[in-house]
Parts: sequence; structure tokens; C-alpha cells
Amino acid sequence: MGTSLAFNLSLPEGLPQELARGLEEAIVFRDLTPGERLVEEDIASRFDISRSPVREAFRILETRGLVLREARRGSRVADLSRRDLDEVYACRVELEGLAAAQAARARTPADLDSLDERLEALTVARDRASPRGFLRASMALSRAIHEASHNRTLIRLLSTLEPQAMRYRYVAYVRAESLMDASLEGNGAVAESIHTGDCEAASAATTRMIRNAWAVVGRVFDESDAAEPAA
Amino acid sequence: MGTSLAFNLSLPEGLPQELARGLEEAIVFRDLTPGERLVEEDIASRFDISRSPVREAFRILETRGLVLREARRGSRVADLSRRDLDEVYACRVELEGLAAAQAARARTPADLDSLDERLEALTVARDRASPRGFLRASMALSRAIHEASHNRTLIRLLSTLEPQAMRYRYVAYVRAESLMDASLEGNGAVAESIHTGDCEAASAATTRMIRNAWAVVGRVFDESDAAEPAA
DNA sequence: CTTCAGGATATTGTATACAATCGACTATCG
DNA sequence: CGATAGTCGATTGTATACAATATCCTGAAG
Repeated sequence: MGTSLAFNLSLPEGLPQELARGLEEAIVFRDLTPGERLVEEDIASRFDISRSPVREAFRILETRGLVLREARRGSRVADLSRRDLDEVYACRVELEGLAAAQAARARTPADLDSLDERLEALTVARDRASPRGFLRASMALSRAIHEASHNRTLIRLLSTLEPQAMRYRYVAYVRAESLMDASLEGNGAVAESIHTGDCEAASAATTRMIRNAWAVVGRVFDESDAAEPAA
Repeated sequence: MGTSLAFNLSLPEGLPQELARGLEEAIVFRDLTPGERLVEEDIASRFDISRSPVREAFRILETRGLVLREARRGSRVADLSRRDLDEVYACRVELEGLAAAQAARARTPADLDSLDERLEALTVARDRASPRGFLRASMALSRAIHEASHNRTLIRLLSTLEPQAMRYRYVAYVRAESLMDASLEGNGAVAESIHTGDCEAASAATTRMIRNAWAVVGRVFDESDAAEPAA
């Protein structure tokens, strides 16, 4: 369990949230491995804080499907499995499609600016060919699309679903960097439809992109031993 | 703010969860009114417990869209609005449809038994014409459908979405008890499709039912002053 | 009369202390 | 030798104490 886990802990939005964000990255990028135990006291002492904010962070991560908590038995990093992957993507198809459709209808000029900006950043990240950078940029773009839907409930649901998907995408991108091209292309099509304001097209482009990613990411996952690296 | 709020607090599954369940009912059934402040110490002393489990309960309710927490400014019961209603139902159409489709494919004999049992209970509740009892039974049936999908991720998402919807359904049922008949009929159709194992039919029946409910609940909501009773 | 500064108060955020429970180990008995 | 009861250690769950901050009230100045 080589866990370096060193981030700053500034608190622009609350310590538990900040901690959860850091742990989330560590889980997505496999600094914390599937199945690894998370002991409150350990994390607390590592960052020189008390268990209170750590507990709250664990709860946040639980709602995002990244951590499993069993009563009085502690917490551990959620496992990866083909079944879980399929569950997540089935939900993504529906919710991302809805988000794109509503974004095409409700988007403001500011939303479009944000979209273009992040799409540009995604292109840059692709050229650098770094899975981490690309995923971060991709996450930011997705968030911009979700925000553009101006549907807070949908945003809430997606914010608890996306991190779970990110873990599988990371595994896939590391093993097949060419996947980033497909993602970039798909997102471009989605962004264009949102610009146009065509709900149907935005939804269709999104579901197509995600179903495609589902197939490829699933295949790569099956060929890898990402599920249980330590077992 | 006439809040009676007296439930038992047995702890078969954790005190915060139990407390959250109780507060959830109080919010759905308007014992706690929209916008009402929730002070940790007040709730804690009312149940003779400390603030720790209360804080965790608040966090749970926040993920269910029932409570809003602003940093260092406290928590309050989420408001009801037509916009929020539309957001919730747009998400429900997608997720409930998916749940029904997957349930039609993955259901086990035990799932079907559970379904029948709860559908029967719903019929009984309808005859009693009690909105509360009917809603509780309806919630149980929905959960049974979700469980039958055997998609844990989807179940997790729906468990954070359904309570929010329940608030609007309650308002509607109180003002128009005949709505319960429509719900019962719709759920019967859905259950039948799941029995048959017809994914398409199950999904179609579900989306039809929910779109219908959306229209009616929305109309009733607009005609009521449920949004701001104390403002 | 309005506005702004300052302090008092109420409430949340974090830390620490204590209680309860689970798992593993050991020793004893069959 | 195997099984089982009992005990110990590790870890979570809850309670309490302390710190920080936002809100409200008061009062004086313009």
C-alpha cells in the first residue's frame, strides 16, 4: 500500500470537502488501491487534523461510490468490477444524455464560453498525452455541460456518479491512450449540438459517445487485471 | 413552527440513519416546513443525543435534496418550487425507466414475490384513502422495483432522488386523493411487465406513468400555495 | 432618520475524551 | 489435535469541550 497522499489542505470550501477531493483523486488515480482499508485515525494524523472532518469526508466519498462503510467494521476503497462498470455506464447513458439535452435548451452565453474554454483545455491535455491531465480536463468539461443544464438535481446526481466512472476511464486511458482522441471527438460533437441548441442532437451525440466509451472501456478492463491487483 | 417530532430511535442500522429516516418523514409530511431552520443542538437535545449523530443525519438528508447546508450558516429544510419539481421528475423519468427495464431482465422469483406483496399492500392503502399510508406503501413498492434491477449504483442514485419526489407527491395526494388510483393502476402495469420480463414494455409503462404523474402533480402544485406557507 | 462600527450571542466547525463493539489471539478442555 | 470460550487490542461510534465565525442588536455619528 504505497500511499503518498500529500496535498495541501487549503480550505476555501470546508475541510471535509477539501479532504474528500484529495482522497477522491487518490482513489481515481490508484494511489489508494481497491479494497484498501481506510482508518480514520491514520488519515487524520497524516494531515494533522482530527477524526471529525475525516469521518465527514468518508461519508462524502461513500455517496460517490468510492468508499464502502460497514457499521463498526470500518471503511475501505470500493472494488472495481466489470459488473460495477456496467452499472455506472448504464446510468451515465441516461443522465448524461438528459444533461446534454437540457443544456442545449437552457444554456447561457456564459455557459457556452465556459464550454469552449474547457474544450480547448481538453485539446491541449490530449496533446500532452497524460491520462491524468486529460481526465481532469474531461471532468471539468463534463461539469460545464452539467452546469449548463441548470438542473441542480441532475447536477447533484451526476456529481455522485461521475467520480465512480472516472476510475474506469483512468484504467482504460493508461492502457490505451488513443481513447483520448475518441473522447475529444465525441465531446466536440456534443458541444456543437449544445451551441446549436438542438436538444435531440445533443442527447443523441452524448448517448452515442458514452455507449461507445462503455464498449471500449469495458473491453480494456476485461483485458486488464485492474480488478484485484493486490489479491 | 409546530414540530412534534417524536419517534422512537431504535438503532438497528445506526443512529444517524435512523434519525435521518425520522427527519425525512417529518420533512416529507410537512411536520418540518420548507425553509425551517434546523439547529443541531435543538434536534440533539430533543432526542437526548449529542450533536455528532445529528450532523451525520443532516449530511445524509443533504444528499437526498431535503436539507440545505451552508457553511457556518446552518441547515434548513429545502424549499419546494415548481422548478425543483420539474428537475426531479425529469431525472425520475430516466432513472425509473432504466430501473424498470433492468428489473424486467434481472428479477428473481424472490423479487417477484416481494413485488406482488407490496402491490397488494398498496391496494390496501388506497382503500384506506390515507395519503401517508399510501405514500409509504408506494415508496416500498418503488424500492422493490429498484432492488429487482440488481443495479446497486442505480439503487444508490434513486435512493437519493425518491425522497425529494415524495414531498411533491404528498402535497398532490392530500389535495387530490383520486391521484392514488392512477398511481395504483400505473404501478400495476409496470409490475406486470416486470413479471413478463419485457424490458421495453416495463420501461415504456414506467415513463408513461411518471410523465403522467409529473403533469398532474405539477398542476396541483401550481394551484396550491405549497411553496411558501409561512412566507 | 439613516448608516456604520462594535460588541454580544447564537451556532457551526474541529478537537479530544470516553464507550462500545468487532476481530484475532490464546489457552484450555474435550 | 481440534474446537471453543475468554480476553486483549484495534477501531469505530458517541459525547463533550473548545475555537471560530456569522448574525443581530445597540449606539453613536453624520
